[in-house]
Amino acid sequence: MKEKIPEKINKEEKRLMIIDASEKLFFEKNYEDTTMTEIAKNAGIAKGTLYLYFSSKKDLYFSVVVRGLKLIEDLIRKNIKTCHTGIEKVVMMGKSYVEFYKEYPGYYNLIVNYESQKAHLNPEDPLVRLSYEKSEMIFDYLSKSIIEGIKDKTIRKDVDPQKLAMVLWTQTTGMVQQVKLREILYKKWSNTTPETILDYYIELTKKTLQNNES
Amino acid sequence: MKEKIPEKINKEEKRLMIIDASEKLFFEKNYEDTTMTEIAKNAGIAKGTLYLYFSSKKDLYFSVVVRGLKLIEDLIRKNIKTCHTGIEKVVMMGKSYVEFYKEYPGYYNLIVNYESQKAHLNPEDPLVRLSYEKSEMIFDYLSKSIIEGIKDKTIRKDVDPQKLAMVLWTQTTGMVQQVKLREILYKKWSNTTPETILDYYIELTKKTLQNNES
Amino acid sequence: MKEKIPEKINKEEKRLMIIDASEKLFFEKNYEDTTMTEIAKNAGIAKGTLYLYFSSKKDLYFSVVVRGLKLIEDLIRKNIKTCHTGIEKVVMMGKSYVEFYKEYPGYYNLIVNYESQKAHLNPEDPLVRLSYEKSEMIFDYLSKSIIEGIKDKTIRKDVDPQKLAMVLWTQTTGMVQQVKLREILYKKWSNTTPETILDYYIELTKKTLQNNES
Amino acid sequence: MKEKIPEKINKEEKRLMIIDASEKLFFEKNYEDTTMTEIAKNAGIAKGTLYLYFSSKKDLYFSVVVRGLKLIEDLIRKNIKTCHTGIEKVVMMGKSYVEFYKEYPGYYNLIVNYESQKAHLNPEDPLVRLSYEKSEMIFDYLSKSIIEGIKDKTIRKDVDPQKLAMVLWTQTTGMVQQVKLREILYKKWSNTTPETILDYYIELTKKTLQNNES
DNA sequence: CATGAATGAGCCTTCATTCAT
DNA sequence: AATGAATGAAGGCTCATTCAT
Repeated sequence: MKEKIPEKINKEEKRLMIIDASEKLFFEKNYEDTTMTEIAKNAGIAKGTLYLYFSSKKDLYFSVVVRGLKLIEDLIRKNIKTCHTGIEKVVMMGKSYVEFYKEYPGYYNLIVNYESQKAHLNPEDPLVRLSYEKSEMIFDYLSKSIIEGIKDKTIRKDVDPQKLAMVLWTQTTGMVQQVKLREILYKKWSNTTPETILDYYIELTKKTLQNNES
Repeated sequence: MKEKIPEKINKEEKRLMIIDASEKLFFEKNYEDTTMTEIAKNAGIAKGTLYLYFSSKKDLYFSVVVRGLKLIEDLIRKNIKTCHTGIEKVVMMGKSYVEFYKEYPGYYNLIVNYESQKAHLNPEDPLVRLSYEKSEMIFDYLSKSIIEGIKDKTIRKDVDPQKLAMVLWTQTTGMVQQVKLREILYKKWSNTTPETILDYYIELTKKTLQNNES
Repeated sequence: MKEKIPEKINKEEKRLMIIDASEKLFFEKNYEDTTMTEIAKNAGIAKGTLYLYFSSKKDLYFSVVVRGLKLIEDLIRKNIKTCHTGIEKVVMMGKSYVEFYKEYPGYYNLIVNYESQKAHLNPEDPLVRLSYEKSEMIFDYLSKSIIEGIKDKTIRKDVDPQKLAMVLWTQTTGMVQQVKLREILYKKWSNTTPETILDYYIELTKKTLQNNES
Repeated sequence: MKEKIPEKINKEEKRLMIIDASEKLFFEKNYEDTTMTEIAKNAGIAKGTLYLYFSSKKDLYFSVVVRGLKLIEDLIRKNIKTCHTGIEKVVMMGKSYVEFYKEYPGYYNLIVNYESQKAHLNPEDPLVRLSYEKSEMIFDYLSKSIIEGIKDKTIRKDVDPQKLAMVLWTQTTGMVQQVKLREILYKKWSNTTPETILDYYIELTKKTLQNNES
C-alpha cells in the first residue's frame, strides 16, 4: 500500500531542497555564474524537474530573495520585542540589520544585486510586490517608533519622523552593504574590522537621535 | 594642405564615442546584458573595430568605471576649495558625493557593481589599483578634515577621527547608492524625492558632527 | 515492457554516428577547415548536442585518431597470427600497414597530421599517451620479430635489431604516407599505381632482410 | 637627385624580407597559427603592404614552399656533381635529402603539410605545377642514375629502374619526414638520435642496391 | 607605393528551456 | 511526476582582406 501523505510532504520539501541548493550556489558564485545543471545536480534531481517546481531561473532567484527578506523581517520582529522606548526600537532595527548581515552574509549580496536591478523589473510581478511590501513594513515600523520616541522623550523632538525614517533605513542598508566591500581597505588603512565600524556607526546614530535636553 | 592634427583627435574621439556608447548601454541595462554587438551598433562601427580600441569587454567596462571615478574626484577637489573650516570640508565631501549622484546617476550602479565584484578581481590589475587609490585619496582627505575640524572647534571633540572618517565615507556612498533604488517608495509613501532625503541626510550628519559647546 | 538495452545501444550508437560524421569531414577537408556546425549538420543533430557527447572539437579529433590507431593495431595483431618465422612477421607488419592504408586511407592524413603536431601537445593527455603506447607496441613487436628472425636464420645476421626496427617502422609509415600523395605523379610518369609501388617496396625490403647464406 | 636604382632593388628585397618573416613564423608556429598582422610586424611593414607583394596568405605560404623546393634542388644538383658511378649518385640523392632535413628542418614540416593538402589544391595553380615539376626532376634523375648504375654494374641488375626510383624517392622523403616526429621515441627507447637512424637507413639502402656479384 | 583603420563573416562554446518517454 | 537528451540562439572574440587617405 502506497502512503500518500509522505508524498505530499515531499512536494514541499523538495521545493525547499531546490531553494537550498540554489541558495548555496548563488552565494558561492553568483546568479549569472550558476547554471541550472549545477542546481539540479546539487539538489539531487533532474534538470527537467526543476521546471516542475519553478518556472524559470529567475523565479528560483526570487525565491531565494524572498527567503532572505523573510529572514530579516523575522529578525527585526523578534529583536524589537525586547525594546520599550522609541529610541531603543529604532536602534534595535539598525542593530538587527547589522546582525542579519553578520549572520546571513550570503543573502546580502543577493538582495543587494536584486535591488540594484529592481528598476528593470516588472512591478506587477508578485515577487517584486512582495519585496516592496517588506520594505514598507520596515519603513512603517521605523517611523512609528520615531514618533513613539519623540513622545516618550527618548528621541530629540527637532526631527521630521518621516524623513528621518527614510534616512535611517536607507543609510543603514547602504552602510551595511558598503561596509563589506571595504573590508580590505579598513584593514589596510587602520587595521579595523567591518564590525568595529558598524558598532561605531550604531553608537553615532544613537547619539544623533538622543534627546539631550533635561 | 592636409592637417594631421584632426587625425589624432579623431582617434581619441572615437575611443570616447565607444565609451559613450558602452556607457549608455551599461547604464540602461547592465554589464552582463549588454553585448558587444550592441555596443558596436550603437557606436556606429563594426564589431571588430571595437577590439582595435579595447582589448575586451571587461576593458570597456573598466574604462567606464575609471571615467566615473575621475568625475567624482574632480568634483570633490573643485568643491572643497571653497571651504575653510573642518566641518565645512567634511560636509562638502558628502555634498559632492550627492551632487555626483544627481549629475551622473548612471555611473553609480556601475561603480557599485564593480565594487561588489572587486573581491573576485585581480588586485594587480591597474584599474583595480586605480580604484583603490581613489578611495584612499577620499578617505585620507576626510580624516584630515575631521582632525582639522576638531582643532578649529567646528567638530565635536568626542569622536575618533579615523573611525568617523570610515563611517562617513561608507555611510554616504551607501546612502547615495540606496536612495536611488528607493525612489519609487519615497514617492509612494510620502511623496518625497531622493533629493529631499539626501538633503535631510546631509543636514542630520552636520548636526551630528557639530560642536555644540558654547 | 520497455526494453532498456536499445537505449544503451542508441547512446553509444549516436557517439559513433558523430564520430562517423566528424571523420568524414576531417578526411575530406581537414581538422582546421571543418566546423562544429558542419559536423552537427552532417550528424543530423543540433550543435549543442555535440557537446553532450564530446567536450570539445579537439576531443572529437582525438576520438577519430584513436579509432584509427585501434584499427591498425587490430590489423597487425590479426595478420601476425598466421606467421611463423621472424622474417614473415616483420614483412607482415609492413604489409599490414600497407593494407591499413588501402583499407582506411582517410585515417592516414589525420594520424599523420596529429603526429606532426604532437610536439605541441601535452604529453600528459591520455590520448597522447595512448598514441605513444601504440607506437611503442609496434616498435616492440618489430624488434622482437627481428631478433626471432636472426635466431631462426630467416633474417641476415649482420643487422642491428634495434636500429633496423626503427628504420623499418619509420620507413614504412613514411612510405605509405608519401605514396598516397604521389598517386597522380605515378600515373603520369609511368602509369603505375600506389599499390604496385607499395608491393615493390615490400618485396625489396624482404630481399634486403633475407638471409642469403645457404 | 633621387636614385632610382636602389628603389628597384628594394622592391625585390622587400619581397624577400616578407618571405623571410613569414618563413620564420611558419616554422616557429605553423601556417594556421600565424597571422598576417604578425608577419607584417616581423617584416617591418604595414599589413596592407603585404597585399601589394602577395595576393593572399596562401600565396605567401606557397612562396615559402617554393623556396624550400629550390633549396633542395640546388643541394641535390651540387652534391651529385661529385659522383661518378650510378649507385653513388643514387645514394647521394638520399644523402642530400637527409642533409636538407638537417640543414633546413623548418622547410620540412611546411612542405610536408603542403603535400598532404595537395589533393585539395587546384592543379592549375602555378605553384602547384612548380612543385610537381620539382618532383619530376628528382624522379627523372633518380631513374636515370639507377639505369646508369645497372650499366656500370654498381647496382644489382634484378631491379626495375622505374619502380625502384619511385620507391626510393617516396621512401626517403617519407623516412626523413617521419624520423623527425619520432625523435622523442628514439631517445626514450634506445637513446638513439634521428641522425643515427638516417645514417643506418642510407647504409641499409646502399646494401640493398649493391651489386654483390663477382 | 604605403598605410593601418575598418570590416564582418565566422569560429567554438554555453546554457536556459523544452518535450518525448 | 520525473527524466535528461536535445535544442539553437546568443555570446565574446579573431583575422584575412579591403580601401580611403
